[in-house]
Amino acid sequence: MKVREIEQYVRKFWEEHQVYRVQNHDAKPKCYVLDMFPYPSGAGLHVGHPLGYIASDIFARFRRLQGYNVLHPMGYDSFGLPAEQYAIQTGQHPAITTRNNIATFRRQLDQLGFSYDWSREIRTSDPSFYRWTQWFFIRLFESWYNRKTNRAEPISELIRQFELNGNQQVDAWCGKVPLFTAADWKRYSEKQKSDILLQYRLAYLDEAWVNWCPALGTVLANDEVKDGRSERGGHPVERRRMKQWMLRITAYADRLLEGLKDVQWPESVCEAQRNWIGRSRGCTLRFPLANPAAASDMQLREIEVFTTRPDTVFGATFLVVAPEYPALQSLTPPDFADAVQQYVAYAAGRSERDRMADVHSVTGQFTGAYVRHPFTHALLPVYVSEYVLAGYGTGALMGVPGHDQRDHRFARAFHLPIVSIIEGRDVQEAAYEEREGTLTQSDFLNGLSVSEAIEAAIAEAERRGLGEERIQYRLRDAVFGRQRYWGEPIPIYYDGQGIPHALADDDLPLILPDIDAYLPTAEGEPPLARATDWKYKGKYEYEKTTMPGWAGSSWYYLRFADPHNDQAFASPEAICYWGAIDLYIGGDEHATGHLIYFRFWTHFLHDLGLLPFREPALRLVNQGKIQGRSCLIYRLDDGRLLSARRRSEPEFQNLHTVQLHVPVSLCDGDVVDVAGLRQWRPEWAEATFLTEPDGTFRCTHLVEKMSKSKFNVVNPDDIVAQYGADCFRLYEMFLGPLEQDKPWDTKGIDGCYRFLRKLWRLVAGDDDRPNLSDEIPSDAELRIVHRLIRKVTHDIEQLSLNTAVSAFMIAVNELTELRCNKRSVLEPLLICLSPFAPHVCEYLWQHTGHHQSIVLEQWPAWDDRYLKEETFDYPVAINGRTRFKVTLALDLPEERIAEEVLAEEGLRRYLEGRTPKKVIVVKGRMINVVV
RNA sequence: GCCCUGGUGGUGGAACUGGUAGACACGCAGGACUUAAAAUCCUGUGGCCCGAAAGGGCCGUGCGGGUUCAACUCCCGCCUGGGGCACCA
Repeated sequence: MKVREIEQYVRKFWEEHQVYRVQNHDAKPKCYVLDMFPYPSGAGLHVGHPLGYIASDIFARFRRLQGYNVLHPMGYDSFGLPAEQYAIQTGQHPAITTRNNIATFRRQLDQLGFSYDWSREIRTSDPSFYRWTQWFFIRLFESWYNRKTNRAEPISELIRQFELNGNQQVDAWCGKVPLFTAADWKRYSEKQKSDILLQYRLAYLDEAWVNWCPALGTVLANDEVKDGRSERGGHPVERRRMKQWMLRITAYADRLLEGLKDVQWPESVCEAQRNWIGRSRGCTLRFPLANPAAASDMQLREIEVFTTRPDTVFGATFLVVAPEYPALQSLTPPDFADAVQQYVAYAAGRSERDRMADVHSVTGQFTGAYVRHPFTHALLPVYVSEYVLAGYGTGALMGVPGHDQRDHRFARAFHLPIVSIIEGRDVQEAAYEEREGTLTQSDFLNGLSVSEAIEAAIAEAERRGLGEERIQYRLRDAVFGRQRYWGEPIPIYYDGQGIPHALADDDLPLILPDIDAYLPTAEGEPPLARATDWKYKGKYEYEKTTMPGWAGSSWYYLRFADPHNDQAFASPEAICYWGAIDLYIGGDEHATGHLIYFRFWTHFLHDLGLLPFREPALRLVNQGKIQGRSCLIYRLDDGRLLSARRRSEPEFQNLHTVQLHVPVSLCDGDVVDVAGLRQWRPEWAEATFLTEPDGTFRCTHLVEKMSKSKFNVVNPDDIVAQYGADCFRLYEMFLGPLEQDKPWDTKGIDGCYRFLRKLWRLVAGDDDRPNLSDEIPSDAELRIVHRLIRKVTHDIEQLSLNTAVSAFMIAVNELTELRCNKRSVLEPLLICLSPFAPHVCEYLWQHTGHHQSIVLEQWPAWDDRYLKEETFDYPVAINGRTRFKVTLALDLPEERIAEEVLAEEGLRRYLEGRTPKKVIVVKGRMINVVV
């Protein structure tokens, strides 16, 4: 068996016969199997990448054999930060880096034998692709969300309504807009109209809080900020409000929540999305200022808070507003202005992440203002504190220290009163947050349960005009603009008055212009501001920010249906034929990013009538991560290197040592190649290696993330070169359940290699000349192969691929034992195995007299007739402990089984004179005798 | 703090709706073949104990309880690894 020759031969055969080409029209049922496409990083693939790809490939091949027309494509998420960083450092255009990286990925993917239809490959950074990403953005820009019909509708319809009736009849998911009449609308200037419409558009411009780094001239992500400074360079970062393009995803919050019922996704992902959306019901409450005349702005009359626990309103002893609360300055009396100003400045210097991570310290400042409790009219002080988030609710809350732990901590720190409003609950030490108990000290709520009190409080607040019921979401609208170069240009230009306009569809794609350097300008403008002569119709400024990484990935799955279409993102026929993804495989780190955005875009496109379905992926499976298995050795302070097993020897026990990572490639199990180490690190060329008594030098292991710096990255190329792609595929699947994280250890791969050789010998014999017999197989042989077919069919359906592989091993072991060389047994075996080990199976198929590819064969069916057993070895347990076995006919009725067992000679010695009380018989399973 | 996961031999893991715990593989030990090695094949392999052996006993799925004729599986309470979210009012 010459693995490399076989695999090359087979790949050439597939290529010549174009066996993976897929047509968009077929009488067969369709099946769409997709991997989350990769970002083509410079590092290439490591063994973790292919795990999901192999699983989806097995599934796709399985469905193809079952007679489905299968769409199984691959592409690249090729816009992204790393290529841009590299460009900044080297000046090389990201397009070039990206092209090279893709070539590497392609080469690595090719040698693994995937059944992708490469004619459908896509790249999100390709203008022919991002033209449509821009096209979708324009659709978002030209849409608003109608809450009456509960769907997105064209903005032109909205304008017509404004012209007829103003906005009073309109129920939209929108920003803050004053009511206006048709007459008002007609009077408004173009600029005013544009500003109002932006409040309705699903793609809109608005102020958003960002981490601005003046020194770098750019906006940073939360994880690029450490302790208020930029991770790169350590420059100060401040929270600043900036105009940004945003997407109104919040309009879809409820539909995104409900849609989860219609998909077969892991519960953990659904749960993460529910939490991310964070729907909660409560009400707003207005607290009038006690002395408006004292405030800096005497127009200010009240502070509105949002609460999910209106039942606790009588436990409120103070109010807190966010440092970014818009009316903060207005409500602060002049003599507190300085103190408040100082506190706000302090909070602005703390990143969102800092503020959220620091749970222990409690900070805040009294504003000097007081409000009246809406029901009791008691005076409550108003504080400002960073634990209140500006972006959630109204940016102000009522402090109920008795029943909210955060409020409790704050009250303790500022010596504010803590009262209990739940009967029999002492809250001085800790807040009582459970929603159980009976209300007390609460006026009209006394005697009610928490849930009754919530309803009663909302009703009463509404009756008295103090507040309204409100559904609040944690989900925020998505910031869509990036101060980066390597992304899709946003297809917007600004006219002379600064009014944003979308490009006409015919003007797309708006090509990403070349620039001289990939950095922001000196004025802090995004890199695109460097582009010269880049103007709409030669005179209007284009938008300078680009789209985020998730733009292209939000719809790419649709493009695979019709990747070369230049009239539409895909033809309606292609979209209708392929529909939603039947099986989507990828990492669970995308649970609240990609997976929520691509659902959002899909719902939106459904509203436009572009898609016949609402949910993009029917079934989702998260493959686990493959962890690295690092190898560590010890270094003594004098520079000598110590073999791991000797660490605990008395001589070394108390010495200080450092653990050092050494390359996994230099370790065989825990035996380290010392000569290799000397070469790897020149400073160790002459070092002393303290070896074991047997002369070996050993390492210890640690399971951790696979990364270059830990020297534990295993590259699939090396493994494939040694064992072949089939063996690699089998082994990755054999390693354990697909969904589970697991450490990579090359050691076990020999088992899969041996299995393939056994298979080879079984089919091709020792002399490599397949000579299958047409004899009628024995019952035993038939049972083996039919049991295998049943098991594997079930397992692939469940994606339990590790157990499927072991089923193959068992079958091959048993057939080898029987020296079976019968065609009618081995051919179904080859077909079943071909999704796992496509090269070897194809090769053997060709060499056992077939001219057509095994890919085009039919999945075998099992016949229960061959699986019937006449008798069963019943395990007999005495009081639950298995003692011996009895062979009995399977069709024996239960009473007869009990009789047989009681008559059994072997039973007597376990009874020790006792009489059996009861005999439990589970037919075909086991027998339990109770004494 | 909250949510999601996992904890089974030396290792990766298997066990259907509660019904023979440790399938399959790695590793290890012993043996066969060989001048030798590789490759291949065979045997053994959860722990402790009794026995020369055949065979047998006890304990065992993170810990402690419970339900059941029967628990890796179900219930209650803990411990612990991994991941995610996070002052979300």
